[in-house]
Order: sequence, then structure tokens, then C-alpha cells
Amino acid sequence: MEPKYLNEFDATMHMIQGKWKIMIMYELAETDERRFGELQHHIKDVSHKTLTNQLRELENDGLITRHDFKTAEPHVEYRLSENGKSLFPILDAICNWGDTHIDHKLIERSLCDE
Amino acid sequence: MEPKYLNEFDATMHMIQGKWKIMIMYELAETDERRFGELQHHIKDVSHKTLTNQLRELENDGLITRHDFKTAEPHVEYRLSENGKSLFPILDAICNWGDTHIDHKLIERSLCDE
DNA sequence: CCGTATCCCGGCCGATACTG
DNA sequence: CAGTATCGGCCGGGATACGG
Repeated sequence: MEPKYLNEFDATMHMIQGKWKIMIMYELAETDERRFGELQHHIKDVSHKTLTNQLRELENDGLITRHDFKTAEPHVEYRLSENGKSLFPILDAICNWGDTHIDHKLIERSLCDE
Repeated sequence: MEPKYLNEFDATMHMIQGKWKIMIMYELAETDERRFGELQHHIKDVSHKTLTNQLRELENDGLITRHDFKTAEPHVEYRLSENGKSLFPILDAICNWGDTHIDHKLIERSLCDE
């Protein structure tokens, strides 16, 4: 296995950067588990394909788990893993820093102040 | 001024993501101030142009300051701003999370364990 | 010593369409 | 309902060269 990241910062950043990843994780934090369609409905403007990609990456990085019920009508549920949950203090800190240091007019919708 | 970021997380992430930004900031944190050439020398593998870009972005986002001595021989110094310094608890948290949750074999050189 | 311009490549992500 | 494939645009960032 060869080094893939410059340092710990680089490695962690790769796991949380992605346009919708944080919103997916916050959504799962609030509701415990979500089906694919529910995520797509609650996360405004994300495309079908991109949501799939971000979910795959989160899953491959061990931040969420995926449960396929394998029924005739497709039914898949996503949840946060323990690793994923351990990231929340950092995610909250990032949101709060933005809230206090960045002009609110530049921000579409508040995420961390809910 | 129109909204530019999805939320506070998105906004903060834009300010700290960039392949070399964190290394620049850690370098400035250790040495208080650095000239352009010193940064380039201490940050292995960064290209001239890319270092310039990252410094400009950090400056435009108010995380560092730039002082041009305007002498015959060019002489420019970079420092952390107060805003920049206020990010360090978060940067450290990100590094430490990576240190404890990511396989060390994937990481080239430790950054936060110095 | 420091900055800027140009060219180029790879990756993210959106639109769309097709599958079971 | 959930996933996959293809196409295309945009942007970060590396190589290189030139300018003050």
C-alpha cells in the first residue's frame, strides 16, 4: 500500500470534501437512517448521479453504512457509522467558524444553526 | 452581494481547501513570518505558480497578510492574520482526527505530530 | 527575488438516458 | 426505487517560460 495523501490533514480533507457530503451526514445525524429517495428529497438540488457518487465515497471511506434489503421493490437505507459520528465535533467546529467569521450575505442557507 | 456558498461549512471549506494551504499556514505559525522563497524552500514539491496562487487566495480570504518591501531586490513577507490564527484549533482537530482514524501507511509525512 | 501568462491534464459534478 | 453509463463543462494545479 503506497502513500496516497500528503499528510493527515490532506487525508481527512479528502474524506469530507465533496459538495454534498456534509449535508448528507447532517441529514443522517438528525434522522438516524434514510432511504436514498428521502435523502434526494431533503437535500435540495443534488442530482441523482452525484448523490450516488457521494454516498459511495462516504461508504468506501467508512463514514456511513449501506443496507440493501434486496426486496423486489428496491429498498436501501443509509446510516452513520461510528467513524462518521466521531467527525461531528469537527464538522460543527467548521460550521461555527464560518458562522462567526464569514459574511452572512455570502451564505445561502444556514446549516449549523438549526 | 449574492450568496456564493451553500452554507457555513461550504464557505469555510473553500477557505482552507487547496493542496498546500494548510502547510503554508503551519509554516507561518512556526516561524511568525516567511519570505516567498523561504516558503518555497520549506514546502517540498510545491510549484512556483501554485504557491503564488495559494498565497493570493489565503490573502484574499483574510487568513494571511502580505508585506511588500518594494526594494530594488524584491522582498516580500507573509504572516498569519488574526483570522488565520483563529483557525488553528480546527486545523489541529482535523489533523488529529486523521492521525487516529486513518491508516498511517497511506500518509506520506506526518504534519500534526511535530 | 518575486510575479504573471500559457498550455495542458485530471477530477468533480451536472444533465440525460437506460436498466431491473 | 435505486443504480449505472455517457457526455461535457469547469476548475485546481503542474510545467514551462518570460518580465520587472
